[in-house]
Amino acid sequence: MEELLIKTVKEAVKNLFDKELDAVELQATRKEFEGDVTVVVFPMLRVVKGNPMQIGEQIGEYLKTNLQEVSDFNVIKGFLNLVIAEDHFIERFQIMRNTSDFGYVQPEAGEKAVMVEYSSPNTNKPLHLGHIRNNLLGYSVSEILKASGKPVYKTQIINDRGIHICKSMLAWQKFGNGESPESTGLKGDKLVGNYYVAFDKAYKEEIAQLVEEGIDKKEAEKQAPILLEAQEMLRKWEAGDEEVVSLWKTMNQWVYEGFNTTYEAMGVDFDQLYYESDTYLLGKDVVQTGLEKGVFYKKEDGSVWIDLSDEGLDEKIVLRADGTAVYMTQDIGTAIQRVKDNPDIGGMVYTVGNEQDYHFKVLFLILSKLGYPWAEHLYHLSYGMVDLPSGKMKSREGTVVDADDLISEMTATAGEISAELGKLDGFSDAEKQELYKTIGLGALKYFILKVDPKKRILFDPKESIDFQGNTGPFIQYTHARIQSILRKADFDYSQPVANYKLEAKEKELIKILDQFPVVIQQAAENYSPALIANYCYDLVKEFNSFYQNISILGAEEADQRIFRVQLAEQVAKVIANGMRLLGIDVPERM
RNA sequence: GGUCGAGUAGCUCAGCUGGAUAGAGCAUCUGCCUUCUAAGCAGACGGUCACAGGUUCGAAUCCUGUCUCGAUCACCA
Repeated sequence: MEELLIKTVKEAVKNLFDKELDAVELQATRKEFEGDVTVVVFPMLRVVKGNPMQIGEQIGEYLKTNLQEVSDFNVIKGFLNLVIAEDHFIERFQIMRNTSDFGYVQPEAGEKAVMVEYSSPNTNKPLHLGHIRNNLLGYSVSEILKASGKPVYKTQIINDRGIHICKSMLAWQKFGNGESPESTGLKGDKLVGNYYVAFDKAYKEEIAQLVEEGIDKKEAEKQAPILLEAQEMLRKWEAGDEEVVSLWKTMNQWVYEGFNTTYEAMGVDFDQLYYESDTYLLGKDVVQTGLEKGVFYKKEDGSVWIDLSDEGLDEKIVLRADGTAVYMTQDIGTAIQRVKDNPDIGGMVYTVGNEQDYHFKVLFLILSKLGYPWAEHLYHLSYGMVDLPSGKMKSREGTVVDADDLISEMTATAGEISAELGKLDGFSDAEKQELYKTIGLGALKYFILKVDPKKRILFDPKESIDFQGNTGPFIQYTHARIQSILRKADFDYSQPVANYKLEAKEKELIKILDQFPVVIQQAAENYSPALIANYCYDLVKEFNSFYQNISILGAEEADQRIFRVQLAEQVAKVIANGMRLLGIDVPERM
């Protein structure tokens, strides 16, 4: 439709004024004016001299005569508002009704895949609200990319090695008395996290002790015996010390079991897992190749660097003087490994907080300089931190909003509200629990995903997440309402109605529904679930207005009843498919 | 100090590839459940779009500068 209008407007200008337009600006007509599509006349003034009102009138007249789709027009200032014939909307509606998973695009044969990395936690502490944002974003962007027509691999790199896990291990050895998830009934990640905190406590005490003995604070932080012990443990781990490795395996396993419970609760999943313990040595040979190619250079002490000052960045180390890998080395190696494992990969998305913006800028530049074709399609899905009113969340200081706790609180709140409203007659207890979880998670996920990823989120635990207004439950509720109508519609509404006269709100709904495919593509291009969330809200808001003002099952004419049920059904489908892209389920009743 | 990001109603956010009178939700206030689920609908109130210049027929949107907040600039990850 848009293309047709643009083409015909150009044609009009050509015929009327003998001028060529290279672009035509269209926009949806504002609600307060009559019309569906608006042609903005102002930009044409550069080519066509004259009064915008008159030019608008002339083009409008041309369109009305030459296009049956344009049934009328009006000009206000420099805006040419076109009224589109009703048949067009009816036709659009029939098309979407006959398209399964309307808006979703199937990948074409040979379409390059995208690998999306998200979550990638350290294995020394439980997941918190920051991880929730990461997981929801990564999962949702994966689903959006899939729906936009790209094959997607979901992955994460699990940071299972390093000083952090050694700290938990050491504290467990010292203070643990052989505790296990079984013996304590604690989730494995929680148990290990407790020892991370215990380490930090002991560490701080030792520092205080040393300072009291007259040692400089900085020095004390380096010399505290427990820290030296943890470092020694890391060396043993790298040397393959049997006892250390065995403990490492055990404690990591506890954490994985805990994580899996949380992932399941969040409803996220992965296609492939990478473990840092497998990949941390990768990349060294690439550095060697890069040296030969002249991408990197070696300093006197033997360390290897890349000079990015031409790009406005600094020099960056890619290999230590002692030949060991830094984070960057590893990331270079892992990226290459992933493409080796999945040759159909054409690009990657890294879901990592904005504190690592610089790191990824450098990483992508390096991979590009090394000449990998897929390096041109790397994207850092950078998101703002989730902060508390008191400031940053810090695991060591216990100022975190725990992921599991938050999910169960949301579920409980959903339960309280549902009980108050009392609409769940006939639900078993298990069904109720399932529904509470759906609603609670819906509220949480929507709350986080509706915000532009790059903005930081301030989360106040004292102010609970809303269940009214622009929220997940509101959207879920609308879906449930429609399902109720579909259950009650005891007539055949499968066939399209002919010669239907649209109500304004019906037309408006069709217009919004028709945007769904475009919105999916935009969300994919911008890696932004927020666009999907806002779209769903707009759709639902419009539907509720329709629902509240126009009777569906009680309509006078049979055709009206049929058409309106069909419309409601289509709205429900789009709600469900939109929310699915956010990882949010929609209930049949609530 | 350099770089990157953010700043829109009391609060939480849309709008940002320049277009009409800057939109929602929450909160506050008015109405609406004998009619399809009131987690809803209809309405009221609420704005120096951080500030100052500039480009343009037109700027919340683009450019420059300033301010505030956050991040980052380690042989840490």
